[in-house]
Amino acid sequence: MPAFQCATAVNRLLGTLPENDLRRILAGCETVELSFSDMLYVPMARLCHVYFPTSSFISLIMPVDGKDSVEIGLIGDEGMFGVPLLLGVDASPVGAVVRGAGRALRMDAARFCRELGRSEQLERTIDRYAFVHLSQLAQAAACTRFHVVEARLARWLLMTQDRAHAETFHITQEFLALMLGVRRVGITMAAKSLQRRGLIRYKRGDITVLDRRGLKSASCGCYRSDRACYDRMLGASLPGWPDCGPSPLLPPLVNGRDALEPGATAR
Amino acid sequence: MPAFQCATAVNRLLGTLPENDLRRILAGCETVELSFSDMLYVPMARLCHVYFPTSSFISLIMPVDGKDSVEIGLIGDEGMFGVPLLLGVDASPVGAVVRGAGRALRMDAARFCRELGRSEQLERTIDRYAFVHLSQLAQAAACTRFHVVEARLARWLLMTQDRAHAETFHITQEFLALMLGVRRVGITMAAKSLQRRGLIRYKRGDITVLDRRGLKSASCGCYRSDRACYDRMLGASLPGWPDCGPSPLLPPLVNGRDALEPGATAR
DNA sequence: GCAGGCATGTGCGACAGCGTACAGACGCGA
DNA sequence: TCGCGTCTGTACGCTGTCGCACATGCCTGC
Repeated sequence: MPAFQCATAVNRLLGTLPENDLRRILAGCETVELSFSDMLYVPMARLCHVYFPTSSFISLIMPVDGKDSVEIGLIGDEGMFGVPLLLGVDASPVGAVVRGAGRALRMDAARFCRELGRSEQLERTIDRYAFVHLSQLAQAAACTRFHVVEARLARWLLMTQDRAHAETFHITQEFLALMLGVRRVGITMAAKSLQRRGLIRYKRGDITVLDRRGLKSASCGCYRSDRACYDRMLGASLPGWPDCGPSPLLPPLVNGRDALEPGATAR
Repeated sequence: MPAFQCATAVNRLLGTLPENDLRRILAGCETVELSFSDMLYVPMARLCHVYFPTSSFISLIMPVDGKDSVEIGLIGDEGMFGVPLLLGVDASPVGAVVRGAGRALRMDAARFCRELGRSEQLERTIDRYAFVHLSQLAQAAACTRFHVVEARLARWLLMTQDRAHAETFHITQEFLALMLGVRRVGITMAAKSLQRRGLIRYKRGDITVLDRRGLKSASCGCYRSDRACYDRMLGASLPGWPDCGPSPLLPPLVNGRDALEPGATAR
């Protein structure tokens, strides 16, 4: 099988590209092996590379006051790290940490910017992904404000499972606490509750999702919102994306109703 | 004074444009009068217009679970509403509400997209603004998670003052509660505390900032972070932007250090 | 000048999450 | 097999916020 076909199967953002573009872009990438908890990017450092995870996945971490932190995004083979480059900025306020060991395609930032100019389809795809990213940030802001730990944990497990492509993955409660920005003990409680309800099983960091459907109803609506947004922007029927089940999908964008603009009078 | 000079003075994003571009863009805008609490945009509706506030300012509201909501952005004459159009998407997950009555320049969405293609400087400016917007979303996610109401209120007052260009503005506690996503009583307490400390004075919705410096130290670091980000991306020395005082400014982007990439081995 | 509405203030019980400390449980290597 | 480090579970008092109910204060229009 030629190289580009492999890659198509493993990063779905690149999988949307026409063969010509894809071949050229893959030629500009190198495959890197990412290990668990590698720090790929330190906030406000220079953004030298973009990453297209294939079997790995990456967590976006927003630091607060130099002590706390929250995860505000998760990037697997459905996405990429390096969105700010699309806006001509080679930095980001959020850090990137490897949360699932595996491979990723890596491209030099400068080259990525050039490729954006050369492939209209690439730019279009990354534009849409950037929009999804934006929406997820807004969702995260609301979610961390209003939802209790247990629901956020359930959401987090679902998001992770989507990107790990397996029912079982490894993550300690300590690490989870860092992600959700809560105490470790808070995770212990929430996880115990989910386990008692038969939704997950875990043992010293090995978490198994037993009941995906149940986990979905235990999670806050943010999981579905995020998924719905992604699917609307980048196609729901991509292979390997676990079903999200029937969700209160909004109508497609083209049918959106007009904004009300009372009192806005032209002059 | 010709029209374009007026506008330059009143929306600073447009003020960065060369005269040619500016003149053409202003020709495509109409001035609209916005009234307090006008709903400019309903989440996920069709995005028909972009707004460049001049004397008005606009709040971005993220709804949650159909009952709660949080403000995740504030747009005055330093910004614009309609960032997603830059990404080719004519919708947004966040709503827009007028929070300060006044004028704004409004442009048809389709025309705005065309103008983006015609003026490199416009695209560059909006790109940078989009990055600021992105950063503010990330900041908001962290802020709503970790900071107490009083500090968030202080931040909010500073942000509002920056955009109202006055020490006094009108806002009820009820409305404030909606913005911060807390109980009205929570605002009562926080506001009382700020007043007792001599930082503000308020009376039935009329809030006066008495001690800007004190308010800054009462607020969470998010205010300074936001300001620093904006200033770095779009120039600190714009006229009419109240001083933010000495802040722990990060080095300019070009001097950012490289990301650490341990364990990332090419193969 | 009085009624009614709106804005603000107070009180109270409940609860999620915090910080901290410590005790088991498990697994791996000496 | 033992020891040690890591991961998980339990406990306790405390704080910030919630939800609700109700009291007060102020402004406006009749």
